[in-house]
Amino acid sequence: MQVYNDSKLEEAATAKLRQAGLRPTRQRVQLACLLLDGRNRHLSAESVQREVSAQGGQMALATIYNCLHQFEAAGLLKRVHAAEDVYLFDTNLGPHHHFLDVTTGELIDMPAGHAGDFALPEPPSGYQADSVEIIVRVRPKN
Amino acid sequence: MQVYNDSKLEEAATAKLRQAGLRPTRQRVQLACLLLDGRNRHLSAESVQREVSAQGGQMALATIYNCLHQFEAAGLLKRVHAAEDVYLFDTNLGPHHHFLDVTTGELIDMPAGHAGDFALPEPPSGYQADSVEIIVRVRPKN
DNA sequence: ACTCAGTTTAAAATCATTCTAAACTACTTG
DNA sequence: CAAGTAGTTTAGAATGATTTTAAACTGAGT
Repeated sequence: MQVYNDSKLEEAATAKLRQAGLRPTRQRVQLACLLLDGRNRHLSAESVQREVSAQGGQMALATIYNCLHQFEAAGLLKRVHAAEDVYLFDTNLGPHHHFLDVTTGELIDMPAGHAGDFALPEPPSGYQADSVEIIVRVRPKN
Repeated sequence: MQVYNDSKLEEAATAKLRQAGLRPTRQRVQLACLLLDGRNRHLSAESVQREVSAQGGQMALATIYNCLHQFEAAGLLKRVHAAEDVYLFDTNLGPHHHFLDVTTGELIDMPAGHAGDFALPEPPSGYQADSVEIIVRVRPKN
């Protein structure tokens, strides 16, 4: 279940890639299996490389950046602003915002509806709103 | 008013620096005159260096980074997230949020009260809210 | 003036990300 | 199913914003 692959998972990943218009190469299938399995996670290129290594694989960092950006462009991932100077790829595609634990840098999904209740601020005249990003910085109580 | 200095401005800048516990060196006074004059602006280290040059001066980029960070630590500036991978120093110290013109990267202050109306989302249990950052991405109509 | 901690500086270092161009591979066509 | 080709992967070089280094300088107290 770690080193040798689950062909069911691979087929699903291949289908997703085809639908997204991405040729299902070995590397893209491997990353799709790892990232697009329904878990909501926040990942950097390096953390993805560590996971690949942990599975006994290896992949160039450039490939990981390429794939993550292609997945993002295809709508399979979102890129979110996690903290000062830190961006992560988010596997949670639904509209949602984040809590940021400023003591650890950990990102926590904000339950939907929690921030969806916000009325959108009126854009300056001549502009139309596009999207909103809300980050609530939090710290552990004592 | 450009190359030779306004001693009134310098005195005010010197006082601000002293209050903030920063020794009023020539460079810090020059930057304080430039940045802490009440205008609400969004600046990068390089844009500050260009302004210094435009006034006929010169200053090492490292010095500008040092000063901007010291001003930030002293509460004379805030650092804001302007766009993907872009941070700027904001001379508007009041609590406020931003519109981001995604076509130009320009940051526009959101009028106070506009976003202040938002109810703060309830932090996860065990956490307390610290601060909130809201960015509304906008684009020109047509 | 003299001293010294704090500051400035040019230049080197860092580090995440992107680029390059050469080797490789999935898919199509004959 | 062999061969072609456009798209992909890769190691290593390049980039660019920011930080560090360590040596020269300077503000402020004595």
